[in-house]
Amino acid sequence: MTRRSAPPVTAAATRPGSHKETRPLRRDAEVNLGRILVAARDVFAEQGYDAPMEIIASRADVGVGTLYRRFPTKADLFTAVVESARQRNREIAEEVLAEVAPGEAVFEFVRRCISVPSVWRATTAAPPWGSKRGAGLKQIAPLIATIVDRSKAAGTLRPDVEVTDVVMVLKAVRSIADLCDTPSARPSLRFLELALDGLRPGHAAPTHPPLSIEQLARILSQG
Amino acid sequence: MTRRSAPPVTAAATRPGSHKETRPLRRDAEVNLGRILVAARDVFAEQGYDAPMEIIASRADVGVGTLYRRFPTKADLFTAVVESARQRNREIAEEVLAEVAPGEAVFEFVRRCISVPSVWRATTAAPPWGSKRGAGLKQIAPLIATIVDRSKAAGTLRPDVEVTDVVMVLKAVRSIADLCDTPSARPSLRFLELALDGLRPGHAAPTHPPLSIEQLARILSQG
DNA sequence: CCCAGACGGAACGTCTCGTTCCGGTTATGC
DNA sequence: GCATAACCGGAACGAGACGTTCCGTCTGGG
Repeated sequence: MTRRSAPPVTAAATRPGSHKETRPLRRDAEVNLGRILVAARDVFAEQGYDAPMEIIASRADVGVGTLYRRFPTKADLFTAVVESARQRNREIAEEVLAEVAPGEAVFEFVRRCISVPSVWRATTAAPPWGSKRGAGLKQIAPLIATIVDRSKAAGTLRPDVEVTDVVMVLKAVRSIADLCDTPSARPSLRFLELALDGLRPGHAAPTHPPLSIEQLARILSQG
Repeated sequence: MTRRSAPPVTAAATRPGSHKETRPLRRDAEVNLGRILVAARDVFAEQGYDAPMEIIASRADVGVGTLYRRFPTKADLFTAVVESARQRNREIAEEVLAEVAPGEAVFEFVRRCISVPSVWRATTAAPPWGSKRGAGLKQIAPLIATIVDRSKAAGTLRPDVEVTDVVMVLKAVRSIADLCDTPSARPSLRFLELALDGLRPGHAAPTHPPLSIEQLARILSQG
């Protein structure tokens, strides 16, 4: 613990003139920043917060020194990655809402969340220093709720499943995918089908009550 | 790396006269051995092979020295724990076969595997030094296959699910349970119900092929 | 009462990892 | 072209985590 509280160097890579005339990055530096973000996203998704900085650096074809020039601390890098993943996740929900037929909405939402490993992983990811509890989930929950409602109305989703159930399915499929999938084969797709079938109508109501959003948020933000 | 290859001190705790007149343990020592095994089972189940020996020791109310007097190496302790968990798992399968109606067999098997956290976890556990590939799974697979066949015959299980699908469900539910459950509440039971519903008849056949036992064994024994 | 055998837990050596530092390199404005 | 501010890579440092060892003390059971 030496520095802390240094400017997070937020990914101002969103093109020039971001806020206060911070001289734009040199071109090569900007390219590297992009690579770092991608590498960090993937590595954190694969190994969690414990992933060594050196792995991220080498994956980005960069020295560790370069990482620390952009992000004063590992925590800062992690935060940046998580925030961008959450945003991407919200976009996915909105796209589904806009593009997909109500009856297929939940199912397609889950499929899309799973198709990019890093997104859903990072969205619910929690760093050791237990940031604000469940911020990630609470931001997306309303969107998922809308998707769920539509599919229920369309009669393709069991009326007795809740948003939190969908999130649990997401977590479960993600864990199977992490376990089995390789770049060349994705056995988890079969499990995904089975799990989604469990959400379809035609089964006795579950005997155990659903988790509330708050409960689930608390769980996700600590474990 | 200094010793290695020392006698594993197999849990000869199976009462006196186990093999070659190894003087029986002093009573207090035997009690401690029991506590060590239980603690190690739980701790390894919770944290994986990376769990510090000191945690196991303190959970067993014992000094680390005592651990090393019984098991020359962390690896030896782990091996002993895993082997006993596998055996318990086989017993569960046999009990289900003997006690449960065919129609409920798979479902009850999954429920029982999940009800004791350490068992299924350890059964598919893999130490870093990648022991014999998938030995654990291959031992139980035939038993699960019998259970699956019975339930299919009874018409309560989709004819298109395979043994490997059941194992994946087991893994998935386990991961959710690890995430959510506490001594006082088990939200994963609801997810378990949903997941099992996905295995019931009345759905279109999955479009992706099942994993073979060999493939799954390979996956489990490395990740 | 004695002591082989058991016990606890401090100490040791190793290894991992976050972070720092600095000599060399390169984009960019003049 | 040139000067130079920004960059870059990656060795090195220090802290901490862990497996394992060691040794002084305690105790079950003959």
